[in-house]
Amino acid sequence: MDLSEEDMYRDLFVQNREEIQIKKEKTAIKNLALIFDAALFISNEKGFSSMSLRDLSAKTGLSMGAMYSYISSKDKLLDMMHQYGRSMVLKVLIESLDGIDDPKKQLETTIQTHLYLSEFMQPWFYFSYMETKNLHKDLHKKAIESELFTEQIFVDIMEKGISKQIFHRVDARLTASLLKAMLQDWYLKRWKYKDRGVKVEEYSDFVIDILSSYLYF
Amino acid sequence: MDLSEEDMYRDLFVQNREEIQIKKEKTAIKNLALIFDAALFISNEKGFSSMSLRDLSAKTGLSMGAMYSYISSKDKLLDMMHQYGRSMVLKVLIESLDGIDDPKKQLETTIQTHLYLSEFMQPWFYFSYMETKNLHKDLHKKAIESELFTEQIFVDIMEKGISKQIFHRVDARLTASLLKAMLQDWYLKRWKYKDRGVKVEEYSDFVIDILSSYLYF
DNA sequence: AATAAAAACGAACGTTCGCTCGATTTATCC
DNA sequence: GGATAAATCGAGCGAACGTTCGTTTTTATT
Repeated sequence: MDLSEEDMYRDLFVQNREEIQIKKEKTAIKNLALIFDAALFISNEKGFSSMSLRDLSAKTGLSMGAMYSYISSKDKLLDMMHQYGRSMVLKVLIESLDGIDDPKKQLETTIQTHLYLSEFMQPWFYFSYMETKNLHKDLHKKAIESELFTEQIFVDIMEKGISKQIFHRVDARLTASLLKAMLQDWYLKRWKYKDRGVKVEEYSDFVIDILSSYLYF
Repeated sequence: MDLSEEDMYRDLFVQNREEIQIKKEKTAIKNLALIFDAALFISNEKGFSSMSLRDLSAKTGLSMGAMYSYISSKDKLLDMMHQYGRSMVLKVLIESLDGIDDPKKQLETTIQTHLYLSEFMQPWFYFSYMETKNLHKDLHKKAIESELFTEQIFVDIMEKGISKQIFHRVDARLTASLLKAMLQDWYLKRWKYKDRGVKVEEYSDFVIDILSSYLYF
């Protein structure tokens, strides 16, 4: 998986060039990363709306004015932060299925990919879950579509498995919903699993265990 | 189940009498309910910290000054809102187990109770989940303890079932964690299930189905 | 070393925030 | 129905907010 952070911030920079007043790519990428990491950290501690731009300025070491060369407003920063992770998540999830035909294998791979991805990008996943309701109409809709799309990937896999008589005849949509809830718990309650020393591999196996006992013949 | 809202607000009033400047119980209960309902509604739309007391004043129809006769500060309101639901949830969950001995029956009853409770008090459950991190140290700790206590109820039931050789030898703690994640999805993604016309009974049966296929012999 | 471009700076602006308090209205009691 | 208590009111306070902009510092080019 190509999860280079630098590539992600380069995309972000190119995509929002009009609103970013910084000219040099190298400078932009360095400080966008600085700002986004700090914003994710503070947002996950006290919520995005409680984070003041002075908090952010202190955490990044940039002045207020400097920050405003990278973001055009606090609202727009929220948008960009959401946008930043979403496209990558979908890309990676779909790519992970490439070349796999067996529904069992597909299901297990997607579960693993989702968990590893949310491990790698945990601050973003947590942020995305908690702050979606604060987005404006269009982006709020996009975020929900994205959530449903992930669910749909699971639905498709399950329905294929059912029609191939590899899985029991279950309600694929409800099953996918609950599966998604289990995957979400991994990044929403990360502190709990960390405290208990549960590793992502163990969690992944466990989710697959529960699901397969319900789904497989 | 005795879920009288009036009783709950009466308890709240008595418990916080020192900080509430209102003398007459009847008046206090009426307006506490008004304030809390409005605060839950606005908080669930835009987050507690984005809710201004002028928003709250507009929604309740009370003036700023009047509101401050019922709450001593915005922070304290947050505390009270959390406190308000927590004790009831624990009480109801424990009471629901009274007189039941069979682990299967206990498990299914607790699942159902939890789901019906989160149906009845959905705004509070959603609020509680989303705003816990904004609590101050002591109450944040209390909230987490409360969350773990609910999980522990499930762990206890499962371990009893395992030792009685009614359930498979599973990791009770992890299983309880995932079960909790499934129960939480019901109130966190309420819009999704509403859109799809999924009723609480159906959801409850489904969760029990999945769990029993994993747990029962 | 001089010049121009780019980036960073931070005080200041208007607005909104949580909160207070003296004035006013409503309810209660003899 | 007059007096006392209880509840409500809303303008006003200082602090903090997001945002701007004239200035200074750093970097790149000649």
